[in-house]
Amino acid sequence: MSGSRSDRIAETLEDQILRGRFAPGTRLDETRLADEHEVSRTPVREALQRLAAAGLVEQHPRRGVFVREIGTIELLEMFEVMAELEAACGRLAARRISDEALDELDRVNERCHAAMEAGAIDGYYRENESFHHLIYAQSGNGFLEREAIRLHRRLKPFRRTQLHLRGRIAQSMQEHREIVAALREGEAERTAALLRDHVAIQSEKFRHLMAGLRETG
Amino acid sequence: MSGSRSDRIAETLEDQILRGRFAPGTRLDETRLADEHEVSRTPVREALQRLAAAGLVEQHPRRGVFVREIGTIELLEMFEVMAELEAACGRLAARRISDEALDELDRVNERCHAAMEAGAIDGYYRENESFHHLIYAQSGNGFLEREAIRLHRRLKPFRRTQLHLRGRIAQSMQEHREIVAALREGEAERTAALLRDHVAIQSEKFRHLMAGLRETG
DNA sequence: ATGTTGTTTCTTGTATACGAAAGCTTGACA
DNA sequence: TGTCAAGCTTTCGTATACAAGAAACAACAT
Repeated sequence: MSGSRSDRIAETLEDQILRGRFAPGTRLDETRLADEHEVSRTPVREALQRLAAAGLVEQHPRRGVFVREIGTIELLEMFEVMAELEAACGRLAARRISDEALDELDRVNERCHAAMEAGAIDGYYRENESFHHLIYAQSGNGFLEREAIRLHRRLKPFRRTQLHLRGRIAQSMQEHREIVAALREGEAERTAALLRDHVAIQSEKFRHLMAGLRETG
Repeated sequence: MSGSRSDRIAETLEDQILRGRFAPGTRLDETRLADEHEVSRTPVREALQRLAAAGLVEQHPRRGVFVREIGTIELLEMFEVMAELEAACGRLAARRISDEALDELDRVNERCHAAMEAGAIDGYYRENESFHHLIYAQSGNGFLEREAIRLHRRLKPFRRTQLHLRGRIAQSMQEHREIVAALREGEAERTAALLRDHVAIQSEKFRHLMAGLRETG
């Protein structure tokens, strides 16, 4: 999976797209990318096809591949699905989670809190991600875990933009604690509801952010 | 999307794999497939990469691509996720569904019932699929709808094997009616729970089926 | 007899070459 | 001056050629 050139190119391109090096709507020229990476068109094509399968780019036959324009509506839809996936993970995890994992969640939350107080944004994001990934894993369903990770990763760049909103981080931390409490009690439905709201709020905040941007910009 | 040769080859291969023309674990030889389809290796490779992205085959670097072995455990995991996705669709649909769609669901259920009484297995499957697809669409979330359809399609061949169990079809029909009733009442949580159980039962039946096969076979 | 190593062959991964289709430019005509 | 058409360029899709890595097999040594 990681040996061939085309894999590395796919990784690089995905990273660059998610980081915004290529604006949405940009055409990705095979030849240019081939020159840039100092390979032939073949591995570039294969990389692009993977990105197309992952939904990051669109292929128009005989026209070229374009960086996918992710509209506000679809983004909100994706957040909604993320909320449901997290809820599902929580529901299952409430029944299956181990004591060790609960302690680990506590530890992650402590590190998360410390990072927040230290103003270490990157550290906060990392611990926050660990928290959610741990819950995915504790669902005991590997397939669900992979799907959740996939969507989480896809939404990553958009999540960053809205977490800067004042007060949100502290509130998010509190929600984390409540989620762990519900998991510890083994309350499946409450865990699910808490997680769904926890993610749905991000979507709500994002909607406001976009509305604000549309007015000013 | 549908113009090039590689797309048609990917479709054909996917169909053949799902229908069992290639046993799980079989290596798919690029050259052989190229000869078979009377094209060069290039479009075959591109088709195979799509199948890999869809999770139907596995690519081992420098080794070749192999038809993915779907173990019992992963299959159960997938059914569990399907149950959660359907539940999510139901929850959202309960709030957003239109009267026309409710009537359409009734009509589909009637056709489904008729097919059952007539012993038209294929017709039953078709209408059953329509029923679920309609609910996906009525979630009002296009992204969720596409994800649900994707997984539904993936599970299709395995669903067939277990619905033959005696009495299951009649019970399934009754569940459909209850689901429509819950949707009509706008009861989100009940709709979600009903749909989750409706799908989870299939998974349970499947588990029994596999257990039986393991003993006899 | 068995394990190891070298060789051979097969298959993948990448490069390059070629044909076809879509868009752009240029020129002519109304 | 505007519009349409023909050819020209560019880029995609496919074919073929070549290189490199892995597996199988055989031969040799222990």
